[in-house]
Amino acid sequence: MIPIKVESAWKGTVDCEKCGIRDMVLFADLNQEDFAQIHTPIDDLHHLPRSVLHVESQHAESIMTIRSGFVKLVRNTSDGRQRIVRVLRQGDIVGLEALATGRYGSEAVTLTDVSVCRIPIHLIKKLSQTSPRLHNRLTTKWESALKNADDWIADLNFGSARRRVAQLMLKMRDGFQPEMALVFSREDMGAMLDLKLETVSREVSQLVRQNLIRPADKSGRRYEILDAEMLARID
Amino acid sequence: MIPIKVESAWKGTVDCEKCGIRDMVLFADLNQEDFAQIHTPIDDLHHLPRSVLHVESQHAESIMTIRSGFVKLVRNTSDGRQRIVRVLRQGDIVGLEALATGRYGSEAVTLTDVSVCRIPIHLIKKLSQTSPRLHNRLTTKWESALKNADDWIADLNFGSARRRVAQLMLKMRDGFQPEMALVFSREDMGAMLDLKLETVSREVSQLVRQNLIRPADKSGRRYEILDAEMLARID
DNA sequence: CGAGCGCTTGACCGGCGTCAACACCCGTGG
DNA sequence: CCACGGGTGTTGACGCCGGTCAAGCGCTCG
Repeated sequence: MIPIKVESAWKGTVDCEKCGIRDMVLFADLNQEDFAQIHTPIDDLHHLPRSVLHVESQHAESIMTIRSGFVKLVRNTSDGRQRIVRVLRQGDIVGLEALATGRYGSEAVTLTDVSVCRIPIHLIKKLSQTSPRLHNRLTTKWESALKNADDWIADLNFGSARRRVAQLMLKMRDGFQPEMALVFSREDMGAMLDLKLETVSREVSQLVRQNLIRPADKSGRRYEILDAEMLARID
Repeated sequence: MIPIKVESAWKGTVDCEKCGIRDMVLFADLNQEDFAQIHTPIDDLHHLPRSVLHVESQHAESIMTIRSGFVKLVRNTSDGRQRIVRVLRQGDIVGLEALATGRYGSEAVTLTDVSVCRIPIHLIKKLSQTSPRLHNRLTTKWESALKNADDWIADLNFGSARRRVAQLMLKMRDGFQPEMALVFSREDMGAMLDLKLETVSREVSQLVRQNLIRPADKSGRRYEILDAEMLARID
């Protein structure tokens, strides 16, 4: 059985032509002719934080477009530690690699409340043969996934602990409110930056003391960016 | 002018149907009908080490398939340091992201003697509309690039210096002679692993002293893998 | 044979990991 | 309503790994 349903709530079948984030999803440019070929229902699913969307090497029947929330991609090392290789957000595709291999390349776990559209792989493959519009959209999704991965190496996993934390704050800024940043547990941040949670905590505290960021809640998850310029300059 | 010609030697126009590495290239599955559409010549180019194949943000007219050799993808940080985000090898595509954006996403520099086939982007785009065979090949290229990037984070940029160097030795094993590994200058290795060149040198020396690897030349570039099991286990 | 470059090695130091104590938030149950 | 407990974040003390600075070595090529 597909375990992704375990902790998820089915919210019904979506109408892609009226999608709220249609400009960033796979079906953005489809025309009436393309939509006419879709006979399979597209499910709208909601997940709580810490839900496992898929595990590594699992056989894949579907991919998901993220409507809202954040998803971490995790590799488990042989000695039991966790490494977060990337974080996906609104508009990103969970399980993109399964279009090529039929299997998921890593474990995907929700970091927040997450809402996704689940799309069967056979539908993607069928449509992409006949619709150059979907084909082009897929290419931009591959490109942005690859850019995301490269950014992850160049920005978040390079240099001093302070630099890494500062870069993470900048990367996790909200698309609509660029002065607000949403981060995660100190342990998850450590798995993203290859730092221990105590080091992450210290560096966050120091950024606060230097008035570069300001906590926006009591749980240490939301921060206001006070000086993006200085954050970007940190060596 | 396109700077890629500066340090390269043109070796003639290639016959793709007789390509020596055809099983791993983009045109692998093309049939007679597809080949009949190729009217543009495919150039076979050779480059010396340290040749710049393209620079970041440069407008792209073509992509290249690597026939032999290694190419590093580099991002230059604002304070002048270099970060190697990935290394490409035989069968990989240089400039894949330009298919989506029209521009190169990073700087590409040869690490060794490199031989490439240069393919115009307009040809790829034209063929991929009509040939599902090329379309599928492109998908596997995107997937392997993304997997390469994820591996880079999970294996080479995680944990102690010794672990990183050991993982690099394993990753740089020759496809045909898995007991031989080709590495690069200590400075380049440092830019790949986020370590200083002295630290890389120290850890390589220690692996040699522990009889896990053995130098196969006097320049410190080729090593024999003596115990892959132990190398993989290093914490 | 000397110059230059890259690699190695040593001494020292600082940043980050380790271990531990404590603070804070929140849910649970008395 | 408060007491309690667990989970998460913060902070301090200390030690070690890796960075810094410097000297010396070996190879290559004039």
